Amino acid sequence: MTQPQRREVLIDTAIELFAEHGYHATGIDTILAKSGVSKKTLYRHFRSKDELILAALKKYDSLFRNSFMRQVEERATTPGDRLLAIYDVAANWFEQNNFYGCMYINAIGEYSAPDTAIRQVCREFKSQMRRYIEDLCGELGVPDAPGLAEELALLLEGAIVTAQVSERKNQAAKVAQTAARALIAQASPETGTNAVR
Amino acid sequence: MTQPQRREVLIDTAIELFAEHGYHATGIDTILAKSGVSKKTLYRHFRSKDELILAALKKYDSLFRNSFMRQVEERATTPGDRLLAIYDVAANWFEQNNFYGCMYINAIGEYSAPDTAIRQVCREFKSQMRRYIEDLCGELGVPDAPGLAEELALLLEGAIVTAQVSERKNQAAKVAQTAARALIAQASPETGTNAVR
DNA sequence: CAGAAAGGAGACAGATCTGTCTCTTGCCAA
DNA sequence: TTGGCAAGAGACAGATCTGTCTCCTTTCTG
Repeated sequence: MTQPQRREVLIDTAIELFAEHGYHATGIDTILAKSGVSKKTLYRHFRSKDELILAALKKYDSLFRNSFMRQVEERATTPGDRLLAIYDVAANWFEQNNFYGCMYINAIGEYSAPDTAIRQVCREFKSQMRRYIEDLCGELGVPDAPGLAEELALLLEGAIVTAQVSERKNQAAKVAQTAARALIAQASPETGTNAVR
Repeated sequence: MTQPQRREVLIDTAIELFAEHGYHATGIDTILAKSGVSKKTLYRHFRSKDELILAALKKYDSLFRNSFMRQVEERATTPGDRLLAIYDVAANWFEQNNFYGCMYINAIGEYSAPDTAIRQVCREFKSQMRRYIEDLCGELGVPDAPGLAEELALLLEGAIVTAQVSERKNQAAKVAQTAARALIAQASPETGTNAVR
């Protein structure tokens, strides 16, 4: 079946180009040239450029989260170690040469209309990431798992943006991990406190 | 003197429109229509659109930082309270109806070419903000002022992005403040630790 | 094998965008 | 008052962008 083939090629190419150059700056023709797909085929699969953007964001959502969680779980086994491993995986991500920040943060920056489908997908992604962190916090058994999760998620977002702006990218992840370790220790009932000192 | 007048009007209008709709999505004609300035005048003052973007980012840099620091210093007097007040000022910022995230984060998302003047200005802004936090940490007398400052700056960045994506904007600032309080306490030699428990 | 669908190549329309140029108006100072 | 200059209005060129349409080739399936 060649039908879904081209569709995926288009979406994959769109993900790459949107991530690097942004959404308004990336023209349809650029995507077509890089993917080797004709314009007619694109508009057979997608009604408009916005629909392609949406499809790219949706596919990248599961791609990224699956890869991210898999790496975290490969690096550590206990909930506490996995929470810290998040920032190691992030550091690894930042150092890749095709790292251009978070696709969703960048998308939000270009599409400010409040109730767009694009913004919906971005919110959904951030919500899923926070939920993953929250689940780990729950397994850790801290009293306020949602509260700690939001703090750790904030650190992750901050590290992503800082890595995107700065040139010393992996430092941001290290800083976030140090802060995360302190926050986890302070949120844990008695046990973790000694480990930090 | 009417000469610098139009220039400032152009820059102010550009700041508004770039902040709301982004850089590629905002056309020259839109800026001209909103500002009431003619195209000829624009190109008398700026060689290109990129130069206008640069001027907007540079003006907003001092505008924002001055306003931000002034608000922090109005709200609190001691270094520790001022560090926490940062997140109150941020909460206030997030709740304004013309809040569209950080202009510099959004700019970085649209201009990925590594050594551009635009990216330079964005890095400069972030660096200045971090330095402000670092100075407060230094006044506080913590052992590792730069380290704590980077953590607190990361929390601020994370709060900005989260507020931009989410609909419950002020929550992000509150979460950041809670985490900041914990990090400050843990970084302080003995004294602050009791205050948290 | 034959018909149908998918796809490639690209012309084309209409809109929009940046940047230049011309013509005219109005202001200010010598 | 008059010359010079900033500024407004807008036509214009050239590029680019989205989306449609036509013509032809390939490929898959019954």
